[in-house]
Amino acid sequence: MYYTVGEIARISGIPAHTLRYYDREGLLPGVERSEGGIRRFKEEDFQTLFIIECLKSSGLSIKEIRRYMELAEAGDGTIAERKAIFEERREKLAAQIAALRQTMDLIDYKCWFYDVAEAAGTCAAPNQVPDEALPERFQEVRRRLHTMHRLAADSPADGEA
Amino acid sequence: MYYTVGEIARISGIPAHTLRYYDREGLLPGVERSEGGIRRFKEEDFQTLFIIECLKSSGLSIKEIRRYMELAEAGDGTIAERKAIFEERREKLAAQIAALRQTMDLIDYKCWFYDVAEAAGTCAAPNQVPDEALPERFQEVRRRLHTMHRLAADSPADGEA
DNA sequence: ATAAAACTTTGAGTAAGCTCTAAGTCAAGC
DNA sequence: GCTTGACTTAGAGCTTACTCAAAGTTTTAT
Repeated sequence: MYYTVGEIARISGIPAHTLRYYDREGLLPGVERSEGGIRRFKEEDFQTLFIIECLKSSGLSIKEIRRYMELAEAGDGTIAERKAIFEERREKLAAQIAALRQTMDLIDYKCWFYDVAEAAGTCAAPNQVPDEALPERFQEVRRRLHTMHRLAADSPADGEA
Repeated sequence: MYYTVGEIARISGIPAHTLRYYDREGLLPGVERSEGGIRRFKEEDFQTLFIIECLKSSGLSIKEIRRYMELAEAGDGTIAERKAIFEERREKLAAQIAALRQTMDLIDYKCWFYDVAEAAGTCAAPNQVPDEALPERFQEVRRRLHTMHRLAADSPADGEA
């Protein structure tokens, strides 16, 4: 059972243009052609696309994904190198998730900030809430909001934007 | 106490070129100028930059961040709209983190996959491990690896890449 | 007063990852 | 056999977020 590029596009949700681009860039090494030159995708290409999406969202570039595909094509002699790629991805991704969690803390704080501001009709209100009245998570955010200029100089005090 | 663009760059780690670019794009509304035209940054600009970084990593574009800064400049009348921005960011970011966690599951599976493959000298080895012998998390990944072509057609069976 | 360092601007260039156009070919249905 | 829709290619174009260059101005230090 073979699929054309359009069928794969419909099923996977990846635009046909993009699939051809991936093919051109060497991300889909196993794709055959009909006599007339039409691409013939196979079942396993769905898994390949799945892996591509995964590597992409873990931060690998198209060029680096091609490298991985070349290694996979080359067979069992490249297992160690492929393993290393995923282990590096694991670390990078863990760091990325941790960073996004910190971003989330600030976003949560700002949601709280505007909740209080909205209720009071002014952004001065949340700033007047003392640190002790905040959950630890938000205290930490306030500290981070002041960290950068602590690095710069020891200014006395100021409000919060 | 004022800072020049170079000082801010040194302290914040954001290149001076980029700071000027942000200014040009309207991301730093409060920055004054000396008589000679030199930018004079203030303490509070560190917090602004911190918010910019946060919004950026939550997926907001430069243009959308400018919109937020304009609202902040406009004062207390825009609290509801600013709140809405952060609430949307919260949802988007939660979705993004959840997606990265799924990516992480696949990466973990692949690390395990290549561990087993490396020990056996062949990629056939991990594929022979039955689902029941895997932790639930990896069973789930294997299911996902097969989902896309289930959508496509009900093919009988095949190996795993 | 003057040299050097750091600042200013406009506008062009870069990189990644698509995304589209044009001109043409293939294949399935009637 | 012909129409129609989907496929092919090369190559140009797009978007985002910088990043840099060139030419000139301001500030700081001596």
